[in-house]
Amino acid sequence: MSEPGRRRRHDPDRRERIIDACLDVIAEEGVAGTSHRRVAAAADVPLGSMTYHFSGMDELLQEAFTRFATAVSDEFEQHMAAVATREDAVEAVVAIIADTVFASPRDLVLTHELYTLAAREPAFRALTNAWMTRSRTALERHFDPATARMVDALIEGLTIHRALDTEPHDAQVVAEAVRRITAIGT
Amino acid sequence: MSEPGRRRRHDPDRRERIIDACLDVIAEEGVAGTSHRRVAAAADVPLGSMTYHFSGMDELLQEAFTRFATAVSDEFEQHMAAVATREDAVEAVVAIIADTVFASPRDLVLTHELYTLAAREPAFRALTNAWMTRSRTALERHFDPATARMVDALIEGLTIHRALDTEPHDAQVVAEAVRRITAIGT
DNA sequence: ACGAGTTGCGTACGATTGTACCCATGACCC
DNA sequence: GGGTCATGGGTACAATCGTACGCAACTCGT
Repeated sequence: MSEPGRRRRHDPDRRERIIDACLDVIAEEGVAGTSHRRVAAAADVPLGSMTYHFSGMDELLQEAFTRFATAVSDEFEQHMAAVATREDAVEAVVAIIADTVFASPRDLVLTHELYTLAAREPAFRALTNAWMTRSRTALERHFDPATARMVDALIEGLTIHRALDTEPHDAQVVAEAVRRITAIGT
Repeated sequence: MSEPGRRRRHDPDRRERIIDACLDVIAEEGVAGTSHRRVAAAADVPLGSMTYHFSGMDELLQEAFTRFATAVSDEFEQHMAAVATREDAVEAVVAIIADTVFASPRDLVLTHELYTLAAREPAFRALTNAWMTRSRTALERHFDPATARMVDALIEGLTIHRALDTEPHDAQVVAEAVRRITAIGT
């Protein structure tokens, strides 16, 4: 019985695949358009698997966004950990903004969807708070807390604008802004 | 026939009331939880009025967010129009961030909802682009285009953080950041 | 004052949703 | 190698959705 796509008992990665598929569906259709059926179809699992692996839609979304936030946060920390001087830190921030962390439209959309959820539901707010705290802590290895906060805000704002604007940002301008806000002269 | 809540023929503001109620529902339940029935209940109009006044859900959302974006944009321009010097402009920006434009949780939530929609659907993206262009133009009366862009991004980021953070921002820190990014010495 | 026509609403329908339930299936132990 | 039990999926159901349609009610010209 090895017909492809049939009879797939004892599939230990199924839960993971569902979570991945869920993020894909959210990115394409939005949280509003995300249903058990659509996720099941995307993950190529039967509908029954949804209620078996997850207690409900909330748990699924929670796990999906936890994975997303952790992945983005990891990448952020990794970028910031490699730098030694404050000048390098500025460059790292510019690089993060430019093309590394928030590159794909997929991630941009997912970020927006998560924020919207977080603005209303406390459970998701805790998630974003943890994410933001990690970012800020990484920045505070190189800048004072107040400055770190502002740099974080600038990153956030540029990310938002990138999702909505048509044209990308000018790297030179961004670099200059980061330098100014961190009070590091050109 | 003057029973309260009954027989309300020839109500010319009905359309407006529906739009207002729609924004309320979005703020409370999110775009995902916004339905014809819920909006009708909030506006205290019969369900049939929905399909009569609007061709569909899309038109309703479009009009609601247009109203919202215009209102916020108006307030923004009004704040920036009153200033003469660059120093005043910095103060105006700080004031906008601090407590004027994005004060209520309602507006913060609505902003997120709109952005999420805009990230996926072109019609709503046009709306946010127009909004952002107006803000940027207002800023460009006092700053060069590149700086205006960065100031706008900072406002955006701080707004986002405010929606997600528990504690408000320190006005002093914000003021300092705006001064730095606009290259106006303390 | 009355009839015609526009404005507005009650209701019903087909589609889609989340979730619960029950049985089939495959793994593991003896 | 066969019996048992946990694992997992097919299906059915109640709720809710957007939308269409037909009729009631009110206005206005004559």
